[in-house]
Amino acid sequence: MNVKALKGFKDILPDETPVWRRIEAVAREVFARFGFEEIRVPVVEKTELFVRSIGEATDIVEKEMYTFADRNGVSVTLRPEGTAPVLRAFVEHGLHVRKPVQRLYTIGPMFRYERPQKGRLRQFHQVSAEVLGGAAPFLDAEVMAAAWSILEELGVDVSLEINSLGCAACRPAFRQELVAFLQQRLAALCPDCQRRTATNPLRVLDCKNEACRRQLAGAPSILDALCSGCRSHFHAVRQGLDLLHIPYRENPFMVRGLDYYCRTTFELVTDALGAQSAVGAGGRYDGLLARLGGPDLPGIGFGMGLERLTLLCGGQEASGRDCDLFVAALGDRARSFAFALVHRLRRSGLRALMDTEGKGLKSQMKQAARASAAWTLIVGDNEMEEGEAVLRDMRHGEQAALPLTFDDPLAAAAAVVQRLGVAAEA
RNA sequence: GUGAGCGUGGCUCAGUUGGUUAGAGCACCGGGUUGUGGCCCCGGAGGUCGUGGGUUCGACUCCCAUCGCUCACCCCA
Repeated sequence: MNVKALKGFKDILPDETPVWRRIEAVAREVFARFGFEEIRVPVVEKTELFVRSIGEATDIVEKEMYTFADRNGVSVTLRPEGTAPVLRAFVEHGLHVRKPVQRLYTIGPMFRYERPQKGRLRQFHQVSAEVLGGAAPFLDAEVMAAAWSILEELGVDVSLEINSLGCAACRPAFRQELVAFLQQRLAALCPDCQRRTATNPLRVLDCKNEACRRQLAGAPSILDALCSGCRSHFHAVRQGLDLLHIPYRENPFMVRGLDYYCRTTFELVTDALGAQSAVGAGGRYDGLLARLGGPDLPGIGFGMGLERLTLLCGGQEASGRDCDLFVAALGDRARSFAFALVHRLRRSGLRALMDTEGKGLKSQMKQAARASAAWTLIVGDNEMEEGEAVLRDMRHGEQAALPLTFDDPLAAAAAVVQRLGVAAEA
């Protein structure tokens, strides 16, 4: 039996974890500067939470959820996105009483049962940000600015596309208008778009098929159909982005896969991810909190895909020094001393390593080099008799004697630390 | 769910019209330096050729099935 990871599930190996840590650190730092607080929520929830929030007719709910019955027969689901669990926690703990506007973020795994491909896995990771209680259009711009800052500080090049999906007052009318338009040329559309006309008419606007695109000339635009409230909101969002000097492109064809979005939606896109284009996406979801049984507060948020970010970051991360000092010991007495010394060095803050397998000096030197140790301390019988060890500078290949008290590892560690401190000054 | 491509040591790949002990580079271990790394030289270990069946005197090579991986469609982060 050769057990392997499940399809679409990936191990993140030691070579790759540094990029992940950098991405997460930048995200946390930016969130902190934008006034976001971290929240951590479970990865499993009752299925109905996602059905109610994401929408019954969405692809995610219809065919992509990891849903199963627990031992009591309760239908549970591995979270396919982060917003629903965070809002559930927000409602459950009455967080709205803390302050009028809450800014929350969370980082963790999400699960969607899809065929894996480049930039798409069954378990993937997102940073997910939510702002609850604020309705102002500048807030939309500010949330986009937070996402934008994370990407900017990571040095990845993306572009921001924005759209407005209207609200309960104006979207249904537009949808009808569009469907009517599409049905008049249904025969000329590709099979996919014929199906989309019924399931997701907005998606037809996004079709890459040439014939479809030609048919779509003169199709109604959502931006022309917005009610006055949505129109002025969208105008102010753009104004906000302009004030922050964040470049964006209006994309009236942009469609989101979750039902709960209204008004502002946005995507951070790139062409460096194969067939995938979005690194991050989000939008406003006024009304969702109330639908989940909470107070009727507006909300806006976004998610960013971490493995997609790692692809954009190129994976190459400056590999730092793994080890300050390697202690090479020869002989039983020296090894015992080294064992205690290394422990003391670690307690005083150094990254210290030694060989545990009783290898020869040459092998130990190789280990030191492989760990990219700055220094190697060589301790053998000769040294212990002389009362001084050999301290080798691995970068310059120079070495010198270092007097040590071999019967007192604590004092010896102090002497080593002092010597390295002095050497670092020079 | 649909389609295409690919499965040979840990990794990247060779492998002639089917022919005898399946190779290389990198990585790993050891030696050259009886106690000194990164370079060089020498040696070593490591492979049920994804799996199962079939054709054949003989299969890594041909056929079928199956599993897995990758990319794309769909959709999405």
